[in-house]
Amino acid sequence: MAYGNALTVLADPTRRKVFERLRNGPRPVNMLAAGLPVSRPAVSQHLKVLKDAGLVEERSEGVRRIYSLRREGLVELRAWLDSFWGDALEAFRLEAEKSYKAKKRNT
Amino acid sequence: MAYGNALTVLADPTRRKVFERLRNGPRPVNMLAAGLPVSRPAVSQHLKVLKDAGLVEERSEGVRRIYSLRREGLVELRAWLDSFWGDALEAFRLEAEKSYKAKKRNT
DNA sequence: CATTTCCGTAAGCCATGACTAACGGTAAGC
DNA sequence: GCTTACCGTTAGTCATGGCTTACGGAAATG
Repeated sequence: MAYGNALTVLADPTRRKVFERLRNGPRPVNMLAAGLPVSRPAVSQHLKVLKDAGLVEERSEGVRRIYSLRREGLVELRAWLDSFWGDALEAFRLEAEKSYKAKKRNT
Repeated sequence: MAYGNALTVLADPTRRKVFERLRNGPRPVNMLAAGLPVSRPAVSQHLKVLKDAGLVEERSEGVRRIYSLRREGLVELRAWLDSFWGDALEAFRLEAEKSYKAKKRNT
């Protein structure tokens, strides 16, 4: 039940904010902590939790640790969410498909 | 940021279990509480939280309260999840669309 | 080496929230 | 009306976990 892990981990607002910041691409810790209302060690702790949950990965680059998004950590959560729609899910996907084509057309 | 609410609310394992049980259809409280390792009032409290978050709705039927799933409470969470895929999301939707048609064909 | 930067970890504090036990309220059956 | 079934609410306890401060390690710079 890895979806449970993802849910638990992403429940915290601060941690979620850190996670969302990684949408813009890989970032070192101090850059992730900048502007947040908590200290840098707090961000480090959040990153550890995110990493243990498989939502984030880390690589060293000289003196700094670069964290990056790991979308695979979200697929189980997505599948779990899907399980709450019945056949209506297919309709939803069709709708998404239509809006995608519409957007494509406007480009 | 209602997706945050849904995440927070669904983070608790017990509450999640209650929520998942509603997938099988509307249920009175004592039926939802049966088999769970917590007391019935605990389930009542969880249901209140779920209701406040818009994830569940309630109707009275004689002496019992019937709770049922409310999927609209999940759409924002789903949209948020989608935001973590970039263009890859569109590919995912296309794939879902294809598999849907494939299933349709098999029917 | 000494220093500085960047970061993870440990210890301790404190708020949040999940839980139980006890109570009260409402509908149905007799 | 009395009892029973079903449920929400309250009060109070206790564990979880997020935060800060302080510290120590590793790489770059001189």
